[in-house]
Amino acid sequence: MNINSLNLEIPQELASASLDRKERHRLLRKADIIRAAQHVFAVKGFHKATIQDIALHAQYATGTVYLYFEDKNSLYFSIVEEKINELLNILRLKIGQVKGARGKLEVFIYEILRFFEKNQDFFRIFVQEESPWLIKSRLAKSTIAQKRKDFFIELIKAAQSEGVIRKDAEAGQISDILESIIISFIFNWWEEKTLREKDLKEIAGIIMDLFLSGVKKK
Amino acid sequence: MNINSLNLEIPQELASASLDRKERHRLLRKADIIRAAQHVFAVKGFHKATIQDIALHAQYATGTVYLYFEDKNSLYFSIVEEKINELLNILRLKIGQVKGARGKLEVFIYEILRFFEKNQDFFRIFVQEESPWLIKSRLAKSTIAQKRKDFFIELIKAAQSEGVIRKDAEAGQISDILESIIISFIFNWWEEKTLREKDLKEIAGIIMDLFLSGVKKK
DNA sequence: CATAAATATGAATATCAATTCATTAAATCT
DNA sequence: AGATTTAATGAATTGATATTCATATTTATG
Repeated sequence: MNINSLNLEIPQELASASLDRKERHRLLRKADIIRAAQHVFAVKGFHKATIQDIALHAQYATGTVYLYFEDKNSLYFSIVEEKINELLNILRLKIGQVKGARGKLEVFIYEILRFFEKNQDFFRIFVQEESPWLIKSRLAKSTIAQKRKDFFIELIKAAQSEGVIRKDAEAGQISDILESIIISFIFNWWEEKTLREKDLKEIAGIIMDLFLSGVKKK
Repeated sequence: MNINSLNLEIPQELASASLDRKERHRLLRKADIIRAAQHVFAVKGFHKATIQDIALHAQYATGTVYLYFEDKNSLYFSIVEEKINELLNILRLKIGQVKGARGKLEVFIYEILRFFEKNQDFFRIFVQEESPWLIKSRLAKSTIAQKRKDFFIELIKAAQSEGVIRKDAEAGQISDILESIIISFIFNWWEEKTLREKDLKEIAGIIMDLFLSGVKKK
């Protein structure tokens, strides 16, 4: 081994310039692939999306994807992580500019709506992973899911026409809200001791109250 | 072929009795397999549950499952369909015994809680497929999901201590509720024209109002 | 009890798609 | 320009598991 092989005198600017060029190239490729993956995951869901699919959309060969991402999973996570961070940064910024909890809440809601309007592919990925309302889920396509929804909606509509529930929101949405409140309670009730000890009637009462009267302090 | 092979004179009762016996046997096996499948799907989720797993749990051989169910998918759907129908029947019955929308709503909530308390395996299957709060989802395990949740909870807690939001419910639950209201609105906003035309600020206002004041008619 | 019919078995097969890697092409350097 | 390094390709490999089916076992029948 001679002294040159230790590379003691590589000019700093050149080395970093070439590093930058390489890095820039990497980032461009990654961005291409992420863009394609976002679309394919949004349309097909994680399991039915194939790497070939994604590569084709990005106009690369299958193997190329693996030059930029560890595997399918980490590609998926890159998307989610990047997008959620983006959202959190926006929220932090905008909420920071407002005083008072009420105003912060307003901004919070508004900015989330804005974000998902601009990131519709990501919204689909997000709800596929995270939400009960997905149209394309295994279940949602089935008759039984529709039957359930119809039943719930009918109940809400009856309550609306009896004047118990406000009419300025869709019955379908209201039933989604009720369902999600119930599910969130069942979860907590299993996770935490405090709720596990209360009895069903009491929990049902709390849910009813939250649902009808909201979370505002009285 | 002789005339006997046409089976023209099989006594009716015997034939139907043997059919019944066979049918009873089928139903018992199906029930065994469904019970096992319910458990395995609940613990591992649809994709990671294998037929072998399920067969083993039911104490049958792999192939036996296919004598009673078309394939993995239809086994899965049998469970969901059976259980949702069971729930709907209970709800129909109980709601039918009560007059008035408010009372019906109370019964509705209570019976769903009761049902899921008795069917915890099914609850897991249901939320794996359908809900945002699943602990074991691909996403929930990740740091970014936790980061998001922490951020949301902090906001709610601040609002609670400022007296804007009631303190008698967990901040985590309240943030789940808010999130689900927002997502349900985005969904409808894409599905239907009516909402698509309204602007973001207006939708944000409706969400805020629903969230704070609930669905009760004023 | 012997024979036939119905059930169950689980190893072998089929399928599907993630991942690898030998080869080719492009970019960079001397 | 030729040599060398870096990047891209996509067919072949691997792995995982759903599904089948020839064989064995159990149950019913005469």
